[in-house]
Amino acid sequence: MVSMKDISIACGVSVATVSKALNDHNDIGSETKKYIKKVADEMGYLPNSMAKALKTHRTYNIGVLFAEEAYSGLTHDYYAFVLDSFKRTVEEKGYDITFVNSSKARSERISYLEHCRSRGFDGIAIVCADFYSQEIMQLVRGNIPTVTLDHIFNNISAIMSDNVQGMQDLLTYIYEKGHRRVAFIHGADSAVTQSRLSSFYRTAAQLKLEIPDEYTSMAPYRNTSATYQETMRLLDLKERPTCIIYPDDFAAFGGINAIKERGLRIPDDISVAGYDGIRIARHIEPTLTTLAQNTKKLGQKAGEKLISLIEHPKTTLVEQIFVEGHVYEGNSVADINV
Amino acid sequence: MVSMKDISIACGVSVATVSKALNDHNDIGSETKKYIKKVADEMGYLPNSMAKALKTHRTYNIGVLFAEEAYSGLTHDYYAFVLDSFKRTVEEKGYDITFVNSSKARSERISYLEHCRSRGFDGIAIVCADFYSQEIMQLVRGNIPTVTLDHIFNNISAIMSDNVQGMQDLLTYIYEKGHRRVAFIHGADSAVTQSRLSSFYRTAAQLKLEIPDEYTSMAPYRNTSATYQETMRLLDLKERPTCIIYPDDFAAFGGINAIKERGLRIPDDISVAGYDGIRIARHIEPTLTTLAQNTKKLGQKAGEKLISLIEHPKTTLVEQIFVEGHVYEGNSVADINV
DNA sequence: TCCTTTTACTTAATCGTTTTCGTATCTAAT
DNA sequence: ATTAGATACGAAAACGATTAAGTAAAAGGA
Repeated sequence: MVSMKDISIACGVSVATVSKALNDHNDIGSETKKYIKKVADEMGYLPNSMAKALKTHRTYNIGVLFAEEAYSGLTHDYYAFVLDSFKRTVEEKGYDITFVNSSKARSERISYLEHCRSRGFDGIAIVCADFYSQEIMQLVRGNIPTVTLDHIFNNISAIMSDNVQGMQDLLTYIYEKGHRRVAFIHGADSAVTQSRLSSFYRTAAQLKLEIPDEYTSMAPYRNTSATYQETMRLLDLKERPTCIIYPDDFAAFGGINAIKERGLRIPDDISVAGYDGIRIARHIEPTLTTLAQNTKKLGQKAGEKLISLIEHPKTTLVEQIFVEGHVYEGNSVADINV
Repeated sequence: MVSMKDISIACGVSVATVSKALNDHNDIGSETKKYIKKVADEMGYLPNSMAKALKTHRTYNIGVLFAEEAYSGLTHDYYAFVLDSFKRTVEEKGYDITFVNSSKARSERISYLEHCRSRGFDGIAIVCADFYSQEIMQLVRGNIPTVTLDHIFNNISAIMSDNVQGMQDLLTYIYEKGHRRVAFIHGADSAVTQSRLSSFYRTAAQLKLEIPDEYTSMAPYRNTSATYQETMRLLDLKERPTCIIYPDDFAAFGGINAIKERGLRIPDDISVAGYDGIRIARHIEPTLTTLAQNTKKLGQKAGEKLISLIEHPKTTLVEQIFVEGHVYEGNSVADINV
């Protein structure tokens, strides 16, 4: 690896001059600067990012936290798309991304925060994690510029998929298709679930929809057997719903299986809707009507916000940014208007 | 951030002594060592990884390359699972992973290799990329320990999903279910496609299966409309196949839609099989019979091999490691034995 | 007892940058 | 002619670690 020293020798100047020339400082003669740049180029010079970071306390590296728990983050369409968009956004601005973890085999296990400090990340994006764990609490209090996805901490910027608006849009869409008996199998308790559930009830009230108690129940996210069970239960009701909203698209398929097993057709006999907008759902018959979250915008906003926090800490305000999705109209919700 | 210097002052020893104590060198008194470690702990010392890397030329950071092209890598089940497993494996051994890219906004665009050199990655995993591009060629010639996934370069270790064995197993399974007219809609030309296709023909020959020319055709990976078209074509043949193998699970749904549209039932009227083993395919009726690639093992082997190349460059041999998958038995392939 | 080892540290150089002061030369102003 | 102000560059310290080489004290051997 050729260093600034090598260039300084080749050019017959000091390494200070080389550094200034390559970084476009203004106390350098334009001739010298041009010459040094040319030589650096010819010699194949590349800045040593560690040395640079050591001096400047800026790594141009962003830590991304994906929970370690059983196959969750990376392999989840929603998070993967958000990460993909986030990655593009920050890389465009010269930042790299590294996964935050707490392994560090060489000594004892270290915490997330310790890992981030040790690596000197300029900022952190907490995309998918157990937001209620001690370690995450410690991390967000660590005074490193941070954004979180879909979770609000005090004094930390958050990028939120607008679940309130989303559920309202979805339910309203279903209502406008003529449905008056709508069930909602919601996910396990979490901030996200709370938003969707309360929005479901509020919107229903506004629409003067009556929601019997039996019409809402819980099935963990992405769990098809739970939605299968719950769907069977709903189908057995005297007053069966005309449309069922599922916790998420993946889980919806558990319900769809139950419905088909009963010999019912979608959407002719009963309608279903999902939440997320995973790709595959648009390619399977019936194509799933769902609230497609705007993962691209979520990732992009998160990246932009984080970089702004890093580069202009004084003037960037901490805020929650809500990103709206849109109803993706598949053919799983029938129009039953007379 | 507390540094070794701070500790050395607090302990009244030199920073060299601190360094040795914390790194368990043996020319340190056991009392002193214990004391220094205790103080370091109390002061919340964390090693500065940049400084360490600068001196030791080891970053404990691995570069992972995912192609930048339109929504491919991260959001693809197969690669996401492999990456997830890879990540777990290397993090367990104290390595972090950072995505390789070629953006670097602050000067001109730099190549992948330049990025890796600049960041000082200890090793590189090329998971998903255009293996025939100049930039990748340059990267693998860059003399950084490297493993590639599903592609063989001269003198570079490769972790390969065993497509030959996989297709043989899949076709044999289908054969044993009684099928004698099997069509294969294969993916676009690539090393992977070649392996599967030639294995398909070879296995067919061994099984004395006749494969009419019209039974094989191309549809790009993950493209449901292409498989829809091709499936329609196959269904229109005088001698229609009894089973169709698709390029991948995702694309299979295009074919399944075509079949359902024709009013045919799976597997009663016609059987289908996929390739990959994406999760969702196990949760949709009919559950898809497919060759499930062993993504966990692929990622793990890749991680282990790479670390071995990094830590024991002399004694680690460059090799291709083939990882076998297994036939996941859904209910999309009928048993038509009499 | 004297010399050699061993033990336990310290000194100082180094990794590759950045950046603060200098300082020498040149220009312009008085 | 003298001085003030730019301009262009260099010297050296610093970032936070590692490590080779040196040294003083303690231990061991004859």
